[in-house]
Amino acid sequence: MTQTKSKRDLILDAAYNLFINKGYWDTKIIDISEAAGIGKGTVYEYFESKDAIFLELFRTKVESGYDNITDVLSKEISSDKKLKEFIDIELENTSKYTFNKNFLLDLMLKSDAFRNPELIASIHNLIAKKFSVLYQIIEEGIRNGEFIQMDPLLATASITGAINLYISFDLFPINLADVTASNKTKNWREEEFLNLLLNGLKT
Amino acid sequence: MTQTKSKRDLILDAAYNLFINKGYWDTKIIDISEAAGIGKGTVYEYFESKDAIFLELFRTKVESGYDNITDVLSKEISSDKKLKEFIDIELENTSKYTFNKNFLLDLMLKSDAFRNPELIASIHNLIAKKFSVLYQIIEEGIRNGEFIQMDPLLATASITGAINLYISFDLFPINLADVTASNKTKNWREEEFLNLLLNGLKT
Amino acid sequence: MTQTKSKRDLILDAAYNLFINKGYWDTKIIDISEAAGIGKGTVYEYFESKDAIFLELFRTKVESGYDNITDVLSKEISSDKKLKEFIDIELENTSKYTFNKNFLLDLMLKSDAFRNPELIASIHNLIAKKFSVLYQIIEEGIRNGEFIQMDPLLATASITGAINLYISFDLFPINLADVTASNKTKNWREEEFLNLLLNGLKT
Amino acid sequence: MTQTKSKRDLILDAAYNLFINKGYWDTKIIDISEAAGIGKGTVYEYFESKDAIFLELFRTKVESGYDNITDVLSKEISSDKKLKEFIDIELENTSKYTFNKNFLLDLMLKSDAFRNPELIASIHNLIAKKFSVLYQIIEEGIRNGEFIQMDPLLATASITGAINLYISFDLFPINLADVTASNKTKNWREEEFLNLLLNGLKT
DNA sequence: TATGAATGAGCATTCATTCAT
DNA sequence: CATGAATGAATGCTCATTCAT
Repeated sequence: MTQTKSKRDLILDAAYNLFINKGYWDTKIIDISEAAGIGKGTVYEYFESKDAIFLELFRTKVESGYDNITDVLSKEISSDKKLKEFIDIELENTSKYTFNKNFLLDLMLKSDAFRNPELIASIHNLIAKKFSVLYQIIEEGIRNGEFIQMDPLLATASITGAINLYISFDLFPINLADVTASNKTKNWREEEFLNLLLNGLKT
Repeated sequence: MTQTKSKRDLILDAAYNLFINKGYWDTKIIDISEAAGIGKGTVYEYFESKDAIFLELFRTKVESGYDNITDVLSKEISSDKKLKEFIDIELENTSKYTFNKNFLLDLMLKSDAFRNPELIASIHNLIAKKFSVLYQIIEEGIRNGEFIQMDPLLATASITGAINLYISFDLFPINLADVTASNKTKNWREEEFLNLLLNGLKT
Repeated sequence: MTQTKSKRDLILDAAYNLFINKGYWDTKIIDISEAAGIGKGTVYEYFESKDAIFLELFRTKVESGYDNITDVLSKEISSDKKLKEFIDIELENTSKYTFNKNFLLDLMLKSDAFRNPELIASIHNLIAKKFSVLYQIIEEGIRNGEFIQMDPLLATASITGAINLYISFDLFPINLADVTASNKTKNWREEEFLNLLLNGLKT
Repeated sequence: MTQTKSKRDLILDAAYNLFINKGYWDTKIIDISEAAGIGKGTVYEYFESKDAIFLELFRTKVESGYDNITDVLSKEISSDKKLKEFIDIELENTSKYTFNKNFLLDLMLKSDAFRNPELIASIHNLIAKKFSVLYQIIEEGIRNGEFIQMDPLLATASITGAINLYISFDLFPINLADVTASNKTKNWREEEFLNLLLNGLKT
């Protein structure tokens, strides 16, 4: 019994790949419809606009992964465990994307490029949500003496950045060859990263 | 003695401000020419295309700031000092931009949006150059026992991310209010950040 | 015994109301099918095209009302009685429409907007038919000395215009308030109108 | 010395003819640009939109002709002279149009077809202005005993209609042959029309 | 019959770039 | 050198109509 993908899913899949590989603005409706193997008009049977397709992708592929991220805060575990769980969720979410471009980070940083207020709000909200959770984890860690005394905002920003690039290392696929003699790829372990955050570079 | 700015510089200055404030795609050639106080056609007397203007700005305003960054590597100082110098250069460069948007990071992440291969190459090259220097600093630090044993690629990516966000914290101006009770603004010191990188979060 | 309306009639009724309330161009096939409570495709089982629906409505709702208008001409009554009967028929026909827009006049004047040659011909034919009857009434009145000596074409055109606007005064509902102090509405009598046509403005 | 028409005028002339002959909706921007002998994009150098072209035509070709129509009201002449002057202005204005379609009446009645609020307002205002002036003329005539006692609104509507069709008799060029034996064309005199309005049909 | 999913021709508008003056 | 008028390729979206089921 062959499961036929719904047209809606065909469109989403096609759009997803195109947005990732060519970017939002370089992806034309006709591209999506051709990639989906359907007519141009059919796209509009399932989505109101190009923005709407993007918004749907954002919600289902990205936002939904963070629905329960605030749960971390109320758990009865140490702050470093919370930090680990936070990173775990990030990893789990982003590992779903098989992009060779950084979809998530890209999305967030490019959010100004969109005009759709609903979409912009969604993106901003997710950024704020994640930032807020991380901020609270760190603040709590500082308060309870687990973490060093420091500006929690600074720590949050820094660690957000570190996590982003840790996750999105694929951003630089072209240049990795230039950087390292061996054509290394990302194969480090999460613990190692967490250790870096918690204990720093110094021996 | 009044120094009259050359038309070329008028164009570059106008474009610079517009790119920063409205973004590349929202800045039209006519905007640039009007801001520069010259005719639309005149822009093309000095630059081949809109991309060419951007490329020139990238080279003079951004790339040039990193001309000597490799010098850090050959200095006879400890690895953590090298790391500090690297960050100093980053801070010095980016502090020149008075953007309320993160020009540099934005640039890097949005680089796919450009078609001009020369421009794309320039952007990628700068990213690679910086990444490479940081990578070598860290690798050396690990080799000489100053830094902990870890994947240098992981560390480089993480720290790159941390630096980026440390620098570009202004990216989230809207959301800061949501995140912190007090309407805090970025006022931390570089040492605090460096300490975080070197010693981590843990007490 | 419940009379179930045929699908064909459901379509016509739905289209009729929509055409009147939203106009021909603002009425979409999907609107008609939904208002009729049937599927979009079903519309095409009963009518070849949107134009065809309109044509049918024109014929049944409008044109048919003038089937016997030429009978007036052969009646053995005075010319002013004939004129009265002509106007009576007009009033009777148009009073069937409960539009707040002038369907008939609108139709005639907007006829260029249609492409269907058959429809255009039908509209033109009705206009010509009515015009012709009125022309003959007036010409006869002049010939038999009942009406003043004048160009019958001029009189026909003028009186056609007067009748049209007399009937379709509702066309200007918005502006009436600007025009008259009291927010008057049309409540005059036909005799008054007929008197104006026959005896003119002068005392 | 050849007077070269400005591009703006070329566009307006081309649009004018096309709007009249094919109607607003059937006239495409490409039609206008081709008729004007210029590129499609050039149209937008002179006008913001298709609507804007129409609005400009309406204002310059139609509305402007009625700028001083209210002056009639304050003149020290009899009511029937005022009526004559009103009609004179209508004739003068509309005689400028060499359409074989009724531009003005068409315009007013089709005004709903437009979405541009400014344009709709302009059309409605003109209708109201003319209607209001005529209404005041008639009301005054009734008050001072020059005209018969009757509903001034009824008279205004009727006479507006008569004037419209008197003026726009060209609306039925096709059908005239059907109506009259001789292929008559409009060649009546204004007095005859005025006489009809003032004294009616009856001898 | 009845359906509604699928279609694609058609169109207003934008804007980087050209080039005659 | 300087200009800005002129250009046209490019694109998201609409909706009457078709047709497989």
